[in-house]
Amino acid sequence: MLDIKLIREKPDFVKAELAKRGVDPADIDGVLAADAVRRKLQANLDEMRADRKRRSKEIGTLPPDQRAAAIAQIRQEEAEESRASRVLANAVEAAAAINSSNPITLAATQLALAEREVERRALVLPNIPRSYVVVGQSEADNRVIRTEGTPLEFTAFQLLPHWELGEQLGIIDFDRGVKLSGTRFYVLMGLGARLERALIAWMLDIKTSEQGYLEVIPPLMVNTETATSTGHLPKNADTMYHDAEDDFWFIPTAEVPLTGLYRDEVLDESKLPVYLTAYTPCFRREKMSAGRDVRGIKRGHQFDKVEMVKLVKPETSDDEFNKMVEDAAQVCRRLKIPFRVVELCTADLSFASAVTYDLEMWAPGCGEWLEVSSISNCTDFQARRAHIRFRGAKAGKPELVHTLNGSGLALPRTVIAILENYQNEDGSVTIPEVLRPYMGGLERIAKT
RNA sequence: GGAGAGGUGGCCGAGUGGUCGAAGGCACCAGAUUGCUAAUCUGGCGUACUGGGUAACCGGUACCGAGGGUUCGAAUCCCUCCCUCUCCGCCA
Repeated sequence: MLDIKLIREKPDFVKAELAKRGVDPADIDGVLAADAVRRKLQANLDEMRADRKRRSKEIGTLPPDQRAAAIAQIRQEEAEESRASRVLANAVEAAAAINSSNPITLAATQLALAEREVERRALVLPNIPRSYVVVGQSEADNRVIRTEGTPLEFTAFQLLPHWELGEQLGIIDFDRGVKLSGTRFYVLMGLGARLERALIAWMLDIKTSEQGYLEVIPPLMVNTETATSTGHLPKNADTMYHDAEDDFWFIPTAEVPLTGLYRDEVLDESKLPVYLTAYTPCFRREKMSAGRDVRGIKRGHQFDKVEMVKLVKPETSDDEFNKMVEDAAQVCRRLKIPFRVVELCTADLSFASAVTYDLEMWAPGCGEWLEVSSISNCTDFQARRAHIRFRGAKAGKPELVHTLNGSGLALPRTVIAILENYQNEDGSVTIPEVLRPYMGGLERIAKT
């Protein structure tokens, strides 16, 4: 969420910044108008309460035998005010929402409705991009920053896509995945499953032993507050699986529980930065992408991912962001698979992000660059929703942290890249050296 | 799922209808002092919204798990819900 004070004080700035991401300036005006109403109701209510407080205090100081008369007089006054304040506050909605004729209760309900309206409008505004992010109209305007390794294109033999390799090797079973669950589900079998497990263990070892992340196994289902704090709700509700009975949301990424871990907390400055990593399955409805990437394991309703999350001090978030990009790149590099770093333009940023770099591995079999990681600096956008703050050593007000997240990496696409880059003419696949210790020393996956 | 206990400030913990934003302690900050890697003393120290001021700051309101109710007045009484703990049941 954006700072409502920023919207109020610099509406033109906010409009210009969000216009870069395609937000209608009228949406900002809508927030402003709702906020103005809210403030007016707040002032009115404060006055009513101050009045009541003053009178009640007076009664408290009165000798008992004089109280009855004072109370009677207040009742009289309130009976008259009740009618007046109803008209004044135009509390039609409030009166309908609750069953009360108490003017203060009505005014408070009216204020609560106004607050909800401000929130409803503010919660759907995306983050303001970092000033240096390229303004673009679509993903076509994303910029490739650099490429590492040489993409394999021509070989002596016909390069196969992973869905053919996987099926031939008996390590990916598409038909049975569909039988078990439906379209966009598949089953990893034998060395396919083993390869995925090896990747998870290897990546987590790098994160925890070399890059300083704390390993976490979080819940895979979270409540509405948690999903709202990362920005996934309310706007992207239709892309998540939801259990209506108990109101659980299946996480679309471990970013949600990891970022939410310290929700509603004030951290000691000395604890920052916090580095977290987790391997989790991720669940996505993929409604938006129906018809896209239907072949293979590139885009399923469930996939595994190793995620990185950082909570940092604001002044360090740009550096921490660069470090996180490097942390993810390191994994690609060690697998010896060609990859490129792409800076997303304003049109392609995710809702909560102020700047995002994608890492894409080359997949020679299907002939495309696969997004295996997306690293974002969400600045204080999520922290404000989640109320994650820190207190400095020199006693000051708690300040919002900056949150960052990135994949380290997404597993199925990494598997695709391995299968397609390491395939041999006989249909076997060589196992990347770094993974062999995690696969019992095995060097090749071959047909059995 | 059943029974009981409980949820108070960054943390611990008093407070059962009025002057309580809330004792006390810890932590933290500032100052004082001490022949010494710390103790002691003094003072300060919640958050949100909001009005005023360039500002340090001053004022108003709210917040004692959440939401309702009773009352002139609620941390305190009543109702509903959530969560934690203990015991029982069930179970990987």
